[in-house]
Amino acid sequence: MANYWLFKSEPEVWSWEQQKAKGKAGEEWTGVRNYQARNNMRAMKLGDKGFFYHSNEGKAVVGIVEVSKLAHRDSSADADTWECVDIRAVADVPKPVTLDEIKADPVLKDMVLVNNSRLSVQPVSAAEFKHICKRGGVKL
DNA sequence: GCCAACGTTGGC
DNA sequence: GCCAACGTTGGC
Repeated sequence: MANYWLFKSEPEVWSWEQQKAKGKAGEEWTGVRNYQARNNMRAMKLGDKGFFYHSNEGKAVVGIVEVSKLAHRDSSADADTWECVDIRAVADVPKPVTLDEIKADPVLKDMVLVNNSRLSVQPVSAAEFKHICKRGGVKL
């Protein structure tokens, strides 16, 4: 049973454009130094889908990604403690779904993004995933 | 640029 | 093991 996720990134540090440029090979989602976020990545399976969310600048779901490599040691970390998955871009969100819209949508009021905005890798429910894809005009 | 919320650290 | 202090994140 596939699960859904949300990956948060500041576009100034790592943007959706950069992610897309990596193509099918995908890229390590390095830099996570939070246990909850790490545990979420450990729970991911190959092919799990997720949102690519721009924080600070943009504040919107801008892309769809999928897990292309299971959790492994984060090559940017100096301790074995930290792990990350690889993700690859799958599709654009034609009409990015902004944080404002998410907050205003009763269907999405329980999203982790709304209630614990600081968590950088979050679980998303199947219903939430579907709903945001629909609002964003995403065809998978 | 400010500040609230949260997670982590370290002294006791 | 508690909790105050501190650092970081991210929305505004």
